[in-house]
Amino acid sequence: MTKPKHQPSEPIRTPLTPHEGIDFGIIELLFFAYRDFTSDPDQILTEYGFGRAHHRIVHFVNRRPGLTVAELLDVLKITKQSLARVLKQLIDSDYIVQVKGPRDRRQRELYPTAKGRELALALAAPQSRRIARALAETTSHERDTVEQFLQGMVNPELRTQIGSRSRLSEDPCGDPDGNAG
Amino acid sequence: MTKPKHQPSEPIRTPLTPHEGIDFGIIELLFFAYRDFTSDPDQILTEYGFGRAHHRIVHFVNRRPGLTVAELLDVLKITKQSLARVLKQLIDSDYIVQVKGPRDRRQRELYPTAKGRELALALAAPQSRRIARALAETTSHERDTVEQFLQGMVNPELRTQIGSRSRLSEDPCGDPDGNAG
DNA sequence: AATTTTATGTCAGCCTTGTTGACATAAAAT
DNA sequence: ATTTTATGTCAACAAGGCTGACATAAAATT
Repeated sequence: MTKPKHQPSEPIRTPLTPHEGIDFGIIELLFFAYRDFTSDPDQILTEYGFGRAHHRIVHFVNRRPGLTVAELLDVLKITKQSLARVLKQLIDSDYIVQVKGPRDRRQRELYPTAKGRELALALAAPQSRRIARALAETTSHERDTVEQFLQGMVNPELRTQIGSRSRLSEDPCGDPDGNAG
Repeated sequence: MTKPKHQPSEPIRTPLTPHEGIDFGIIELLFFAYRDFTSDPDQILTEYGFGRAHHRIVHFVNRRPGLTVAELLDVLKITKQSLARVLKQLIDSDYIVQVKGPRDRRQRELYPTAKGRELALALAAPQSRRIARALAETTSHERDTVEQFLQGMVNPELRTQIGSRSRLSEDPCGDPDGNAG
């Protein structure tokens, strides 16, 4: 039963608490929050025979229609071979279409189909509900605090990937209050 | 080149913005924040030949020394077979030790060794730095806002898993009954 | 005391999603 | 005409999930 192959070490019995100047509270909260945040769409995805990888692609293609394969790779930080396997399934099953780049015809611009847009919305809905619940009874300043915290967690050189809030969050089309939920 | 097997669908060219009442901004921020948040320890872990699964185990065993295998499974939400593979490596390489439960000798209480504690601290350090940076110039009320948001993201019935802040953040010695979980 | 349930371990095999390396093609750039 | 770039694709591999089946020791129940 897993006998130590070495000299047995003493078990440490004191819990690791923040007195080392380390922020275990938020580290742990991020783990739990993300675990449950992703569990909602994961359940839906299995009904479609898809996984979390499909979700990410569908999400970003819907958020930035026309983005190229290279741009998508850069956002997801995976290899093209990893992407290809999953993207192909989404294209074959008509959730995403490719269009040759108008300026550079080597590029493949990625767009959602109506089906793909529906899926993106269906996956986002429970996540958005969860967020709304977590932000219930929260002032708009407090909401800003949360957004700024999350932005601050992103590598500075990659913050350009976040739709800089002028382009993707404050959005061209509507909802002058920006009150989602 | 991925010819659609169906009738070709029209590409949708409008970006998915929050006017559907869905909070894409924070959904996306959570993805980016978590992606970069986990990248710090991931890099360290490869030096040890470990992965993210090892990290989670080492983290929670250090935070709740003496937790049982069943409790750990419940926190991680994985199967015992998944856990076993990774836990065995940590035990064999002397980062974690098992102790027979004093009350119930079927149970295996998990404790970190000195080596295991060091590893937990090494992995938490860059994450804590990242959090500190994201919270720089933040009032303590704003910090509370962030914590409450993250807690609100967790499934209500699982919030007991969060060290309720009284047990794990403030008071290392409480709960004489050991009624964790 | 005998039986059943529980906590844990373990073997075997499968799936998803990541990786690397190699090579093909068409279009752009030089 | 040649090289570089954007993309696709094949093959093999690894990590870390999963299920199902079975073993054991200890606790709980009858």
